[in-house]
Order: sequence, then structure tokens, then C-alpha cells
Amino acid sequence: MPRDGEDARRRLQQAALELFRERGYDATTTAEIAARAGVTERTFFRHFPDKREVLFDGEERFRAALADGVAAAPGALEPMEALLWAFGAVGPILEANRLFTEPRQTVVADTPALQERVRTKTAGLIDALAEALRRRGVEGGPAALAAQVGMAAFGRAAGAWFADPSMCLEDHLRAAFEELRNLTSAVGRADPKRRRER
Amino acid sequence: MPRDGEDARRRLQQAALELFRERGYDATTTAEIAARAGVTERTFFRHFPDKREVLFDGEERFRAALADGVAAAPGALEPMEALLWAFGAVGPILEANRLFTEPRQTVVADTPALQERVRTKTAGLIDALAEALRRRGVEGGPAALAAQVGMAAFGRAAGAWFADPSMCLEDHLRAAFEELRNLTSAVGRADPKRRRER
DNA sequence: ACCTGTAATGTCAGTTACTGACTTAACAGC
DNA sequence: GCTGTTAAGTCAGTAACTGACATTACAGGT
Repeated sequence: MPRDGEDARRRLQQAALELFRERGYDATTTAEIAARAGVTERTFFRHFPDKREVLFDGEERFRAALADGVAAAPGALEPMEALLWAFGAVGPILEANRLFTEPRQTVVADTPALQERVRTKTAGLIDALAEALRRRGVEGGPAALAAQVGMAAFGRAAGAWFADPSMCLEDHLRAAFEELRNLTSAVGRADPKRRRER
Repeated sequence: MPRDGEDARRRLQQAALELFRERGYDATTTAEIAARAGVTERTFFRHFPDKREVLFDGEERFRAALADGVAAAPGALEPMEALLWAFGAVGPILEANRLFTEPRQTVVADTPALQERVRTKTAGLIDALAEALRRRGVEGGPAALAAQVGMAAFGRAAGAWFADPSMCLEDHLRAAFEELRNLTSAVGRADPKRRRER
């Protein structure tokens, strides 16, 4: 009976989040999730490719927003500046999803399998950023490195922003990127005797 | 019959690598691996916690070497300099394992599940580096960021070194870290109007 | 009304990774 | 020769996922 459509998907996500918080991710079976959502286990796997994915939704929209941000940045900006621009433009999306993403933070935090998935999602974002930089004329190698490094700074800024929302995301971003510059500026100065003992 | 001991483990790894290269990771079952190694499937899972882990061995040794390298770096070095030092000290290990790790590169390359595992392993290395930096007195936040960024540069250097072994690892490392400094030095100069339109 | 197509779901059987509980075979030292 | 330990075998079971097929609801045209 196809009257449900998109509704069943939302019920499944809701049921999954509830059960994960009640008894943990590993102790919850996909059959239980389906039962609470009022559908069959088979239906679960028609809406989500696997058990983990039920928690992650709308990530491709975020990825597109990041890529668009890099593309929309003024052409004169250096790679890292373009990334900073894109991260700033993505703030509203972060803010809008904040209450939505917060409950699953605790679930992800104590489930290694989900953390692994988060890393994969992040890797996808990094790839998209690198590709967007390449489209601006940045060479492949530096683009990939810049995307990785920029994402690390963004993660730090987003974390700090979650912990202290009194400062706006842009300021957190600027602080993180400044920290980054301070860290990297020191290298290659004294050039210590890089002997490999042992 | 416990006469095998460590030997069965090696046979399992060898059999797994062969089968993965013959017909791919996903199309290979743990039962097949065990059969080719001359043991039971149950024995496979006594030696490895899961199917993926049969390909990754000696990673904890590498992690310890990295942490030791950071600890052994001269105390006057800045965080990123200490990381560069540690990466340089780890070169011989990379070189020794080169022929050993090369065959599985192709398997990992076209198996998403294995790439996910590699990312998890890398995250473990980053954590170890951050912890080692903290032990040098670096604060938690900057330590984590420096470890992430340093590992990104190390990955780039190692990749370049695999592609072009004529240059020594240290030179590749220096090039990657220099690239990093160039990338980050540009940010925060003009401070463009970071308006979030759209 | 009737037919038809399509989209979401139900049903069921099967594969595979992985685990727990128990048994068995080899070897080690006393 | 007895005993303990260690690696392995055996067996039954769970749970994530998949393919093949049947079913139900609804939409539109005639």
C-alpha cells in the first residue's frame, strides 16, 4: 500500500533515533526500528542502504552548499581564503540543522561504527572541496591538501561554536584559521638536524 | 592441535590477500579464506576481530613509532616542527614495509569498506600524535589541529614519495610542509566582506 | 465503472559476517 | 604419567542485508 511514501522514511528515522538513545546503537536491531515505525524490515532497507545511514540525512545538500560557496567566492582569493569564504556562507545551514543534529551527537559519540561513517562523510566533503578548488584553477595536489587542512580548521571552528554559541561562526572560523597560520608559520626556520636514530 | 600458533595467522593473511586480488574483497568470504589457509572459519575470527583487519597488521607499531618520534624531538621545537621531526624519523619503517604494503594498495583502492577502515586507522594515528603533542605542553585544541594538519601533509609527502622514490622522504616532507605554509599564509590578509547571500 | 500502470510495501527464502559455549588435540613442565 | 595451557575444531545461533515475487493503493484515461 503506497500511501505512505516519504512519511515512512521520517517515521523510520524518528524510531531509530529513539531506540538508539534508549538502548544504544549496537543493541538495536533493524527489525525493531521497522516495527516501531510500523513497517517491515525490508522496507527499512528500501529507504536506507544500511543501518547506519538512517541517522545521516541531507549531507549531500551540505556538500553542494560547500562546493557552491567555493565556486561563488571572488576569483582573486587564494585557495584557503576561498575555503574560509565557503565555510562562512554555510553557517546558516549549520544553524538551521543544529537542533536536528544535536540529539544524534551523543549516539555517534559512543558508537565507533558511526564515527567511522562520519569520517567517510567528511572525506566526501573534502573531495568536493578539492574538486571545487580545482575548478578555480588550483592544481590537484595543493587543492587536496588545502581541502583537508581547511576542513580540519572548519571542524575545530564548528566544535568551538557548538560549545560557545555566543561568538558567531565567522569569528570562530577566523580564530581557527589564524591558529592554523600560527602553527604552520614556524616550520622550516631552524631546519634541525633531521637524523633518524633508532 | 595448537602446533601452529603464529603460523596460521600468516597463512590467513596470505590467503586473504591472494583471494582479494583474484576476485575482489566483497566477493570473497571468510570461509574461503580460512579454507585456503587450511583452518576453520572460527579460527579466522580468533586471529582477527573482523574480515577487514586481516589486511592491516603492524599499525600499532607505526603509531608507537610516531608518538616516540614526537616525544624524542628537541624540546625547543614548535608543534609542527616536532611533527616534521617525527615523520622524518619514521621513514625507515615506511621503507621497510613498502614491498609488503604495496600489493594491498590496489585492493584497498577499489573497496570502499577498506578505505573506511584506513580512515579510522589514520584517525588513530592523529589521536596519538595529538596526545604526544599534549605531553610536550601543547594545549589540547591546537594539538589536535596540528596533528590533523600534519598528518595531511605527511600523507601527501608519502604519496609523492611512493610515486617518485628518487627524492628522499625528508625532501618530500619538507616540500609538503612548505606547501602548507604557503597555503595558510595567505589567509586573513584582505579580510573580504564575508556576507552570506543565498 | 473498468482497465492499466506504477509506486510503495509485504512476504519469504537465502547468504554472510560474526559470537558463545563446549569439546578436542598437541605440547610443556612437574 | 599427570596436569595445565594453548590453539584449534564443532555446532548452534543472531543479525545485517539481498533477490524474487506477490500485493495493495492510488492515478489517469477511456
